[in-house]
Amino acid sequence: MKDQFRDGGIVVDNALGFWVHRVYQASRNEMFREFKDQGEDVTPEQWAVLIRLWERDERTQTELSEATFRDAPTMSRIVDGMATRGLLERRVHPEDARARIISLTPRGRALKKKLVPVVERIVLRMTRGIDPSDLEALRTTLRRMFENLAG
Amino acid sequence: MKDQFRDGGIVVDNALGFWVHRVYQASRNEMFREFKDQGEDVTPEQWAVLIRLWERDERTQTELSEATFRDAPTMSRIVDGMATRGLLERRVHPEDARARIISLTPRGRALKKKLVPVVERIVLRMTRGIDPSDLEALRTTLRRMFENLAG
DNA sequence: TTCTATTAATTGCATTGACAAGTAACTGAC
DNA sequence: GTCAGTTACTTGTCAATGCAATTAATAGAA
Repeated sequence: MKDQFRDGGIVVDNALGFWVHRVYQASRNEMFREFKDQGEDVTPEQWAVLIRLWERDERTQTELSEATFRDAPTMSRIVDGMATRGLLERRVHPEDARARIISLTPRGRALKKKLVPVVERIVLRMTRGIDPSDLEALRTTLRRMFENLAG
Repeated sequence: MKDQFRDGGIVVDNALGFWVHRVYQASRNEMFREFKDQGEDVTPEQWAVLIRLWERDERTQTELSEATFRDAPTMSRIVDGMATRGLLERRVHPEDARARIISLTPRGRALKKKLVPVVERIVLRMTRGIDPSDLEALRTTLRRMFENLAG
């Protein structure tokens, strides 16, 4: 009951939101620090973009925005930072001068081999001792909560 | 499988992290917008501080940092914003001139009646149709993940 | 008592993120 | 073909956050 806050009988700050936030922050910080320990100044948000580009290169910023659930201005600035760090390149779309095609540089591609094991370790550590069925249930419940809000 | 990304057989970007992030973002945005609709420019982070002060007033910033899992600089600036908005006041601790005691203003206290029902509605909407035991399981699993990372 | 180490808070720098507004380019109706 | 409306991206503003560094004040050891 320590983490709850009641008012008139209804759980208000249902610890749920706090736990979601805490896990999000802790895992983000963990990723950031481990990347840095590897000598790579890659943020978790940039990692999310890298994943999409490793799956399929040559996507527009709009595609990346949608795939990573970020809005256009945020994606514009994340891509900016990644271009500055030499992870990707922007070029004008040949058939639509408004759009930019994002493509990985060799350096951006090479990060996959280096960073994937890092994240694997974090995931393993984070889920240690937790039953796989509980993880699946977690995913399912989170998705329902998301759909309840977004729908 | 759409949300997963495999490499050598291990789930790397286990959709887990993405769902946690999505729910966090969606619920945060929902809160922010609803507060704004109520004419109150209170951020979800400020709400987290308000909750602690409603529980017990007159706490130092360090106490608030620990209670809300934010670092000292972040708390300093959140408190700044809340002071500017007239939600709380800062005064020097009578027994430790380094510390500041934070106390709610009448306006900060009054927000409880107004904002608590707003958050109640969001929580109800977000958890609609989800079995209470699943919510409890969610909390438990999230806590374990957090402890795995923090411990 | 004095000097060192610790602690509370603040400020600086950089990134993410929401929202609003603006620019340039494309599309569709006429 | 022209013009209005839409779309892709960028820029500005403000807030949250992590880390490093700084300031002021307290605590502890010699």
